[in-house]
Amino acid sequence: MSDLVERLRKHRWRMTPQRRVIAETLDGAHVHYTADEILDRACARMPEISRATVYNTLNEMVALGEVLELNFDGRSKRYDPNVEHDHHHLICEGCGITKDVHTVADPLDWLPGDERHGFAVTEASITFRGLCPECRRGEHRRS
Amino acid sequence: MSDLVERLRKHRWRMTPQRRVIAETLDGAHVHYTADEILDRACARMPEISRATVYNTLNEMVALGEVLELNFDGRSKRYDPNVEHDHHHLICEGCGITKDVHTVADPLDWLPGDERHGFAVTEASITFRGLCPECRRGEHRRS
DNA sequence: ATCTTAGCTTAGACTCTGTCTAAACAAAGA
DNA sequence: TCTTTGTTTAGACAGAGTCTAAGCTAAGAT
Ligand SMILES: [Mn+2]
Ligand SMILES: [Mn+2]
Ligand SMILES: [Zn+2]
Ligand SMILES: [Zn+2]
Repeated sequence: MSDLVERLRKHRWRMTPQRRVIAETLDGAHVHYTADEILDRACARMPEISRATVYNTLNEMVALGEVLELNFDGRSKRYDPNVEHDHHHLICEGCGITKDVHTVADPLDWLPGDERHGFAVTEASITFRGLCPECRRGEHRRS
Repeated sequence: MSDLVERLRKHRWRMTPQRRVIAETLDGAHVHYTADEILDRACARMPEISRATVYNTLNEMVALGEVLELNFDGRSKRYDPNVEHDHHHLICEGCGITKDVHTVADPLDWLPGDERHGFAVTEASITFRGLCPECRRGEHRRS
């Protein structure tokens, strides 16, 4: 059962069949789907669901603070149900798979006062990049 | 005189008037323009320059490794001539102004082995967010 | 149970950013 | 000069996302 569905219940928000299917798609660890991938998965269970509803619903979940909207590549946004534990991301340059990761300390502490340009700095997010085990194996073969 | 123009000379790359205008636009510290902003600025000096040339030229500069392509918001990409000094970014949530910043140490060191999921991790970039001095003043008035 | 009304869903038009194509153009080298 | 290669251009196209207007549901009032 989706943790996100439970969290959404706590808001004054009508849980329609369409919204439930979308919320249930966004379940599990290391989940970072595009709107289009979510539409595909939702369609598998509810073929008549519309693209507009998927976009509307995702934007509402983001507005409620129950889903994160991520911009890694400048193409499509990705949606992440893991808002409970503050985390960063590790992306494979080969295949694009994206893992949730945690750093040893708060990155806000690594920005010294004289690098803050007078800003009130409230948030820091790190994007790590590299090659996943599968793609490393592929690279090795090629050489 | 643009530092980027000098760096581009070192590559086998024809420096046409159009390319020069674009390169000269990308000069200075904390510069992170969108393609459209670059087109506007280029048009001011060369009204007949085309959108396609701006996009072509920016992509070539990125391919040559002399300009960075950044994706902050999932809308338009931004172009950054500061490739010489490894740096991160601090963005104002109010007005969008984006500063180059430097951390006290390499963020790659903050990702422990048991958080690497078997990846060969090669890069880390941090996006800090907050409010710039101007926008802080505005927020204060509102309250 | 029926009515009313606010909210939800839908198809499709539209916008915005960026890429591609094909033709015209410019410049370097033979 | 001629040829060849690389560059610029307008406009068509594509992908991601938003908006609109109409129809549909469902919660609350009677
Ligand atoms: Mn995540
Ligand atoms: Mn920068
Ligand atoms: Zn991979
Ligand atoms: Zn600001």
